[in-house]
Amino acid sequence: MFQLDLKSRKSIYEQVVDNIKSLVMAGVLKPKDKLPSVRELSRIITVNPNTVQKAYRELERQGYLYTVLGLGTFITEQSERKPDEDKLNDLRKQLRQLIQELRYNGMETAEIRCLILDLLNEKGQA
Amino acid sequence: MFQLDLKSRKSIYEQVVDNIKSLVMAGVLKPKDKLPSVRELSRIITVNPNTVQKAYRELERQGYLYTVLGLGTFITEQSERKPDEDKLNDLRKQLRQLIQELRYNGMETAEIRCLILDLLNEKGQA
DNA sequence: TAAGTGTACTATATGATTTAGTACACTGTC
DNA sequence: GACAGTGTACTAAATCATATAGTACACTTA
Repeated sequence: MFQLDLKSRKSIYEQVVDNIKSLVMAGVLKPKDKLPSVRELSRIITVNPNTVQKAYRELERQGYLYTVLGLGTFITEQSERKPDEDKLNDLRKQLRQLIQELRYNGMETAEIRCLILDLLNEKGQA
Repeated sequence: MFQLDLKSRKSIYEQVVDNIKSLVMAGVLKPKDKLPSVRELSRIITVNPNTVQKAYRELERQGYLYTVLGLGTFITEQSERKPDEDKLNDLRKQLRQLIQELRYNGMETAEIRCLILDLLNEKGQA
């Protein structure tokens, strides 16, 4: 399903969260899709079930998943998701910080603009 | 000098690193400026000297500072900094991820473009 | 010499992370 | 009802990162 980096400074459950988020946002996992059960995914990536459960709980808190007791966990439908203003504000701050850092590392405004417009087009056609 | 959030999930030394990076990138701290000594900053923000030292060490590793034994730690001059390709690649990845996440949280391509162009102008004039 | 630097080291306490194991309530199917 | 498969909630233990406390040393400047 995805790869873990045990040497990473990121904790395992965070890596699981990020990986699943990426799969959702890339459209690989679609709304109403059923995720592997906690125990199954834990076997697949050879991690403790508690760790997977922690990741799923976090993903549910962020609105990416919902769970039906006794059935499993599923990808949230877009219409069901509430626009998270706090999350958006946080993302804006991160973006500001990121641009600042690109600048500090020697990238010119024009370069940054090109890079971003490329990224926007690339994803806009997916 | 700056504020710490002890309730944050970010560790203290990481907050110190981020704060100083921001001050440098915003131009508040300029090249050759002398930073507070490890012991002094530790008194100012009421944190253990070891914690400040850890932050300084990390900032030096990232190229923001340099230290002169017996004298203190100083802000690196731009001409002295080597363009860090690994760092830039990492920043590009982060940017891609960030845009993806903005999209997923309901922001349209046009909105994102506006937001980013605003940010680019804002910083470009500073 | 003295005070102020960075640096290194040990020791300790705390918290997050991860694993292990058990248990319970729910849903579906046989 | 029985059963297997779900999510969920615990306790317990091991490990690691973080943070504090304290000491010590080499260097620079005055």
